[in-house]
Amino acid sequence: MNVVNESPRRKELTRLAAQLFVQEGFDRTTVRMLAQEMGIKSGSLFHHFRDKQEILAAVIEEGTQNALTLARHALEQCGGSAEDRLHAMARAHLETLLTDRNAHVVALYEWRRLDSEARAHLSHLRDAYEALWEAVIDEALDDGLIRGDRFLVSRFVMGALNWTVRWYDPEGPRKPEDLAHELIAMIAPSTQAAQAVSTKV
Amino acid sequence: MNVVNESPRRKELTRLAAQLFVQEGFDRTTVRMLAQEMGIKSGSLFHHFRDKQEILAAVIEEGTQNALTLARHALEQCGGSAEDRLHAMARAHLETLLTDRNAHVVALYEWRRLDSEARAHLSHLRDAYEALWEAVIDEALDDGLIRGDRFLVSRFVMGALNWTVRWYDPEGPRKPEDLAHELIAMIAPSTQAAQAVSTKV
DNA sequence: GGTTTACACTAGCGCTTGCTTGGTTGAACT
DNA sequence: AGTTCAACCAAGCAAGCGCTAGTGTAAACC
Repeated sequence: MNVVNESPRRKELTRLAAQLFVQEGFDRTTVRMLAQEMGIKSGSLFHHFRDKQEILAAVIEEGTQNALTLARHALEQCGGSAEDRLHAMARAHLETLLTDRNAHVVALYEWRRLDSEARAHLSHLRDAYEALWEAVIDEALDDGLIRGDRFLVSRFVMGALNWTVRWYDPEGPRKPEDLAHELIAMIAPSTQAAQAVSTKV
Repeated sequence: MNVVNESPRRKELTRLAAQLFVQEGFDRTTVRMLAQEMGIKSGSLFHHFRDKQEILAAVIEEGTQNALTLARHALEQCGGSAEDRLHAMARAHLETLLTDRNAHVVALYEWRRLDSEARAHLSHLRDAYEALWEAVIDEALDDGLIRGDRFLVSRFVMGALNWTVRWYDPEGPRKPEDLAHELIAMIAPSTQAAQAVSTKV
């Protein structure tokens, strides 16, 4: 087995695996299918990954790690107002959902297939990401930008955003930027975003 | 095979199957596990269902059918204002998500495991349900209750609601009624619901 | 020049899978 | 009393599953 977790070959294989997992689902994707997609025989696969589970974990880790990095970066770059920060988070979320789409779909649909060990490790990553969201939502609440229960609002917003993987078409006219704008206009009535929307109608 | 689709025995078996599908996922649930849960042998299962796929279709159909019926009933019962109707839909949605939780979780997670035939049939049911939502959202837009793009708003709302199956705890203090209220307060600023929330804070 | 290392191969083991076959049972109906 | 029929069972087939063992090879390193 490959001891270096971050070999470039392994990264490429992880990317291909993500694609197959989305197409077929984790359970229906056989190691033989994975190997064929990678251009090797099924036995060779276990040189790179200890077992099939580890491939799943690698896919999800990759996606979550990227989301976390992107969100942190977006928060550093954006302005300091609550609206700016909320918008930056929504936009970053949608962008990672788009660029790492396969990995995130796998994370959303196949999370329960992880063994307890991998799940514990990845839960920490996910919690770190959600903590960013809750902090930004807290700011927006303190600022009076939005109203309601902290817990409920953050979950409603995450739900609305994550659901986009089911219907969003990257080829369509709407950009992630636009979606972020519309979402915030929907929940924060007295913003510039909302004014823009209401005058458009 | 059982020709009568609606035999009570079959309904009971469908209910049990839904539970197992949620616990294990469709692919990992074997016909032997299903049979054991039902108290019969695996061979006997195929007296009631043509194949494993048909069990999945039965589970999803049951849940979607109930959701549609409940939503229609809720719309008939409620008042005529846009806010009332929006609230009735949200509440009905959350209630069916709670009472038929297993079936809906299966519908959300295992939809892609349906063969094309079953998918076509069930898509119609689902479209009928979503049409109800879009009509109610149209009314709310016309009424000025909410703002934004019809398509986006309905998808954001459905996302927020469906995401609840991931975190909602029926044993907790929050009732479906409360969630519906909070959601509408979040997206429709000038309602009674929103006033209640803002004075509470 | 010899050893190590990364990556791939072939062959197949042991097990589980969805589903079929042929037959039994007991209650309901004629 | 005879017939029908839904419901169940025991046994097992053919295919596919994840994974292992043992080997080959070309490049990299000492």
